[in-house]
Amino acid sequence: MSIKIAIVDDKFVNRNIIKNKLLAYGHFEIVLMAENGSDFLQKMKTLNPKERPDVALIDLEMPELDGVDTIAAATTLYPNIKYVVLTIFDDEDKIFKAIKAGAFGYLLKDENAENIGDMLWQMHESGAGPISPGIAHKILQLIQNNKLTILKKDTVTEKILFELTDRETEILKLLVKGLAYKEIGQELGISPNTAKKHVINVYQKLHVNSRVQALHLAQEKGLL
Amino acid sequence: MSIKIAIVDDKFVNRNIIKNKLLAYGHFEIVLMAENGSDFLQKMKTLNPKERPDVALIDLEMPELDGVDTIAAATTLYPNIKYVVLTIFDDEDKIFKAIKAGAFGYLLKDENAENIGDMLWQMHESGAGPISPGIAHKILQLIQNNKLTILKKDTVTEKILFELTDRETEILKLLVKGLAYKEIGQELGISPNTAKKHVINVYQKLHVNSRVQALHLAQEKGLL
DNA sequence: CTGCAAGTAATCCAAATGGATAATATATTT
DNA sequence: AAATATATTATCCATTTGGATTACTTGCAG
Repeated sequence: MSIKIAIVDDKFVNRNIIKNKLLAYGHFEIVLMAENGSDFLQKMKTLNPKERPDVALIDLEMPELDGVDTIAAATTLYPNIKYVVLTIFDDEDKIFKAIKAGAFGYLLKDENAENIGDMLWQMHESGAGPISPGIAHKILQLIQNNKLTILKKDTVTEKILFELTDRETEILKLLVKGLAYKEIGQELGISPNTAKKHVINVYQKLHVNSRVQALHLAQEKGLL
Repeated sequence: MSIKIAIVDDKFVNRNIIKNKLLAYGHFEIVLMAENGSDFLQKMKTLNPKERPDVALIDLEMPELDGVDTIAAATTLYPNIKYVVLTIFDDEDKIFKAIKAGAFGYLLKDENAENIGDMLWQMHESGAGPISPGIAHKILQLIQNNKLTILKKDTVTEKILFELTDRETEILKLLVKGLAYKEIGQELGISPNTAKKHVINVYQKLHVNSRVQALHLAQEKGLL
């Protein structure tokens, strides 16, 4: 099974270079090419779930919708795709923003051909996001220089305040992800009517009456 | 010119495995072996500056003086040496502490022989600290989960992801609180129609199409 | 065996939502 | 003066949501 790749870069030459590198490497299949974030999101809409890429290689500086915003939006719309930055920029600010936006990896374009293929393949094998050595090094420096600091997170008190059933908790999780009745039904293999019934039961137990309120509560009380 | 290496590990077998791996790789010369931090510092004193290692590979869990403390002490005594953690531990806490202590790289022992040699050699060539992919990945996760945060006082903190106008940001805040068009209108003293218009504009800028998705994005990327 | 809780499913209906489009006012910029 | 960005209001319309109610099945506790 080959890995389905999307390439998002505003320069035609870049798109082609990357494409050829990956095709030459084998194991990869290019399923989508876009010249900016808007174009990418647009084209994604036209794909049915089976055709969607596994990995999206995204440049940072692009017109219309830049890489960071693209990743931020795309991670909520298509959370299963691995978004990997592929760019020439290696300044702290861009690195940090891209990661916060949800980048799974960060590769520099000056990596040689095999390296990029290797790292993407490695990602697929190990599940670890690919990061160019120079980038990893910069992040270490940030930590050492106290520009990055760790926040102590207190214990996760698993309190079951509201007595949601297993099924209802499951429903709540999907609800929080933004799914409609229809989609929840599909996801769980039940009728959308049933999904709706569950949702409304959840509302009653949480004493809310809308999705956003439910999400708010779930977030605050950490019951997800 | 070969790279002079020190190996600090409490297990005899480990020391030998590493030694043999590196010798087989070539380019490396083992100038010091120690079984814990105290032992390492002790032996370092006996070396004159020309004989000192370029790189010290240090295990973390050791008796007498553990890896973190060893690195912390050694970086002040011999700041020119690159201290690279070589261990089996990959938990956040150890990683973070080691880096803060001054580790220049962090490698996992389960890397295969060539990889460790490669990465050390690469470090020598590029000047970037060697980091195992899995470790880099963990650090990225930490940043993404807001467990690591950037501290900057000098730079203008523009967390203005997506170019929302002031009004739109205001609207988004209310949206996130679960208010309906009507309520948003009341809150801001505008028509519910206007509120709705703003909401839809926000959706378009965020590339989402529902409240929950917008909330999801706002929450994750911290644009509120 | 019986009853109750949980899960499933459907229907009716009012209200809210999202999308598209158009129009006006008010600043600010060029 | 003209162009641009922002904020405001409105209407049409299809879809979705929330709410109430009824009903069937299954598994488990009394």
